[in-house]
Amino acid sequence: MEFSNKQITVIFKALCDENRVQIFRLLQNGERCACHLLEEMALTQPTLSHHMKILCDSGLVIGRKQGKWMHYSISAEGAEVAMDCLKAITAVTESESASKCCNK
Amino acid sequence: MEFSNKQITVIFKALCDENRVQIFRLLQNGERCACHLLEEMALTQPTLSHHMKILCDSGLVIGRKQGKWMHYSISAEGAEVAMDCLKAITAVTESESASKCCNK
DNA sequence: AAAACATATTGACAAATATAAATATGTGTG
DNA sequence: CACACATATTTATATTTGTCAATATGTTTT
Repeated sequence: MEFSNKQITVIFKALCDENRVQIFRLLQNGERCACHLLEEMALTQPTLSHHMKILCDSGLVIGRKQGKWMHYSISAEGAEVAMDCLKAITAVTESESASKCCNK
Repeated sequence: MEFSNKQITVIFKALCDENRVQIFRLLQNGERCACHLLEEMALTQPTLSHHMKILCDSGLVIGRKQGKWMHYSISAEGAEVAMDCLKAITAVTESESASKCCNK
C-alpha cells in the first residue's frame, strides 16, 4: 500500500475548501507572499495562516521564509505526488466482472 | 475557468475522509454492492449510505441499482475528470520568477 | 533596545460534518 | 397483499473544521 488512508486525506484536504482552492488560483500566477494573499482573500490574517498550514501539510504548497515574509508557491513535486495518489486510489484491478454481493 | 471552486471541493471531498478512502480500496477489486461494503466497514447502514452519496456526488463512484441492491464501482470517467481538475488547479502559468509581494 | 511590522499560535465560538437510532421508501417473495 | 429485506432519509447528537479576536513569536528598522 503505497499511501496510507490518512496520508491521502491530508493531501486532498487541501482541495476540500473553497477558500483554499481560491488560494491555488492566486498561486498559479507564481509565488506570492502571505500579505499579498491576505489582500486578495476576504479572510483575517489568522484564518489565512491556518489555511496555509493545511496547504503546506498537504505537500501541494511550499512555504519559503524570507525575513519576516512567507512566500508561498505551488509545489510541482507535491502535485506529482497527489496525481500518483489519485491514480493509485482510483485504479481498478478487477479481473472478474461480476459484482461481489452478499446474496449469492 | 474550467472548474468552479465549488465543483473542485465536491470532487475532492470524496478523498477527505478515511472511511471513504477505505471504500475506494474495496471498490478497486471491482464492483461491490452496499451490503458487501457494509460487512467490510465498521459503520452502520445509514452512515455508509451517507458516505456513498458523497462519493457518487463527486463523480468518482457510480451507483447502479439492481432490484433492491445498489452496486457501486469506481468511475474511470470520474477519475479522469478529477485528474484533469487536479492538473488544472496545480498548474503554474508563471512567466515572471519574482514573488509578488505587498512590500515593493 | 524600542518600535513597527509580518506571521504564527491560542482560545472561543459558529458552522459543517460524521455518526447512529428511528423511520420511510422501494423491491422481491410467500 | 402481507411480509421480509436492502437502502435512503430524517432527526438528534458528538466531533471536526472554519473563523476571528487576542496574543505570542520572530524580524527589520530606527
